[in-house]
Amino acid sequence: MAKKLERNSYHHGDLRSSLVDAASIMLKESGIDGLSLRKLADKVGVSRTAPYHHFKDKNELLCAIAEQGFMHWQQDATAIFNTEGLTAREKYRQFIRGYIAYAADNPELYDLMFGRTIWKQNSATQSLRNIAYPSFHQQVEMTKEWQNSGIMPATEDTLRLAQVTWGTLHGIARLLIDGIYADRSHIDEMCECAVNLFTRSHERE
Amino acid sequence: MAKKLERNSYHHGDLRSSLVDAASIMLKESGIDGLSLRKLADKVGVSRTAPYHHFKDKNELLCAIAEQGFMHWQQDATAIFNTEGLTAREKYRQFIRGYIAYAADNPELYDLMFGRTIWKQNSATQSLRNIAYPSFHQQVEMTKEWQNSGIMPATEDTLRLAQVTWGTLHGIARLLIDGIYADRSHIDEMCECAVNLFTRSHERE
DNA sequence: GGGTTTATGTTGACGCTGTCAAGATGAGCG
DNA sequence: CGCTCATCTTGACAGCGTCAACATAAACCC
Repeated sequence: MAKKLERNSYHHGDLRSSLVDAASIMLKESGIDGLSLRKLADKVGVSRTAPYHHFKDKNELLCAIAEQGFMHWQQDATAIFNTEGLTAREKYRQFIRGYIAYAADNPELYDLMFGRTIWKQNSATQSLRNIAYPSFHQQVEMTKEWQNSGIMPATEDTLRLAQVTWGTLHGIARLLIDGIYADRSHIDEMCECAVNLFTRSHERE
Repeated sequence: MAKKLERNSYHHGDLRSSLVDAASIMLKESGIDGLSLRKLADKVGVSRTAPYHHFKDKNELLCAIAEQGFMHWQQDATAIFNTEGLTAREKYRQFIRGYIAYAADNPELYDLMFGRTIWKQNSATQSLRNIAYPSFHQQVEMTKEWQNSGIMPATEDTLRLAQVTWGTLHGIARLLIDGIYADRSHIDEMCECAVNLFTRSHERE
């Protein structure tokens, strides 16, 4: 019988990362529910249960995909945050737009990273926690800096402020990717409105 | 053969509403994925496929449950909005707290009403749309009134403002019910922070 | 190098799911 | 009374995640 082109030996060689890569594509195309371990194994060219030697169950595979998503997003976020030659307010605007754009460009991945599938049942692997928690914390740190630079009210508790402002981004992102506001043409104006609400135009010099 | 206690005739009598009621309980306990048509039929005391004579598929049943949720929420919302003897700002505070409380008290129902299961695939029934769309629109109307009463910036476009403020509520609700902020003890402070950010303290007299 | 351990891949099976097809029941109506 | 049709039933199918038992070969130790 004709073997899969990708295989010429009994052992695959690097099945784990092949699975994560193929699963990421499948996630993007079909979402969390549409991502089936059996189809995945078939696409990679191994038998149904081969993935179980690399991931305890579907949840662990999902966590591995989410990990990659966090790494990617953290790169984007720090890039924006470290851009030089921008006012603090302009930087915040870019951050917001970057956040929404990331969600809009990777809706299923965003749903996985910040959705209930992983977090509701406390099923995140330690490895995922190790990158996700700092990413959450980074949000608070940035909020603190924005307070220090005078564009966000210093009177508010930093943690609460970070929760509410991040909540806003998260809410807008979800409304978009969940199809409640299908119209993506409003993104720019919504971001602008959010910036106006959260920031004072006068910065500390 | 021992028949189910609830049944003494071949026909059930009022299976449709029995199904919706039992399904609502099952949803609350097990979530959308945990809600199984087979278990549901078993609990109500009919055969597996009996529900299919009242709902085309699982999606239609979910829409029927969501409908009830919207009716309930719309009652709560208008009750708050029509409370007398409150300043506009205080009314807004109550509205926010009511919104978050509804989500926190009915997490799975909220996930169904405002989640991707129904809206992402455009699978909402006409009946659900007929109550959900006005409910969405109501949010805009209320925002307009808050702008008129002077507690929200009149300079912002009403629709954008409504999208962002509702997005904030939605985002906070989701962070809570999806277990990303498991700590419900912060709800009050988060609501307060949101009120501070969105409203100006001086009202038009 | 030869033999054993261990990592990795395979096939078979189980119970669960949503859903379709075909037949049984009985309520409502002419 | 008898027909129609809504309703409920059993049977069946494909797809899912996952466990158990077995096959293969790479890796390691004496």
